[in-house]
Amino acid sequence: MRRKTGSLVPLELAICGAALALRERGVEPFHGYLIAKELKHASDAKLLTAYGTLYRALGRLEQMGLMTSTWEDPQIPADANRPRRRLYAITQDGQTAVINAARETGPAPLATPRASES
Amino acid sequence: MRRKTGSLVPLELAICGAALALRERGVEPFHGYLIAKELKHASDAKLLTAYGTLYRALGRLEQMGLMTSTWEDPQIPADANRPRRRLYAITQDGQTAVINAARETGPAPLATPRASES
DNA sequence: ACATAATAAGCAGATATCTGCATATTACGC
DNA sequence: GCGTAATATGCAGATATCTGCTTATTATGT
Repeated sequence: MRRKTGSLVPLELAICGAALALRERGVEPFHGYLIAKELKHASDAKLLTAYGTLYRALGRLEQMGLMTSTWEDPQIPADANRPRRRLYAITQDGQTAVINAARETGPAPLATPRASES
Repeated sequence: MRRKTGSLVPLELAICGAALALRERGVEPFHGYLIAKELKHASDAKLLTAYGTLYRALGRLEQMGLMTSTWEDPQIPADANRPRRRLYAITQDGQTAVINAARETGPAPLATPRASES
């Protein structure tokens, strides 16, 4: 849907938000499926209807340098008896992007800005 | 559906048949999903509507000693970028069971009996 | 203001395996 | 011959990720 250059679409923003939320709960790195569950619990539920959309968004975020991903050691899913996961982590640029987006979209009243020397 | 002790239900029989067919084409060992595709191509299509049923049948066959299974090396699915497979092979007992079942169910006109010293 | 070009989102299905719960089917004893 | 107990089957969904194709939405140029 033709993004405004340099900006993030709502889903991408929601993913980054969920990533940050998960990290605060000590969950890092995280995998796509987990993000999906996170988005369902959050009010962002409407943002995710199909998994394909989510994974493509994750791919974009990685390509933009806002996320990094690595595949977990194949032995782990083998032992845990489940499909392998691709593990994502938000980068510094990713965090900055979320903050910038929040500032432009609208003021987040309860936010605790860390870089507020403007 | 309460099996006649010592006999095989149609699906189990079809699985063993498919296993034998695959082996003749040099495909051994094979995995459950492949058996499913094989059954779809064969006229046994009606025997398989749900995957759960297939995997449970494979589990029974293994428990009966008619099949053996091993998980493939986790590195392989990781490289091939797909879920890991459980690899099955039909045992000697399995082959015998198919032959016996064929004899009891009805004569297979085109069969080439290997142990025909009766 | 409006058409167009770009692209995100949705839908569907592939790849593999497994589980719980409800239903259908059958063998066997009486 | 018939009821019951045993169990195979079906249905639905979990676990993870990905791709092709269509549709919707938006930013931008005119």
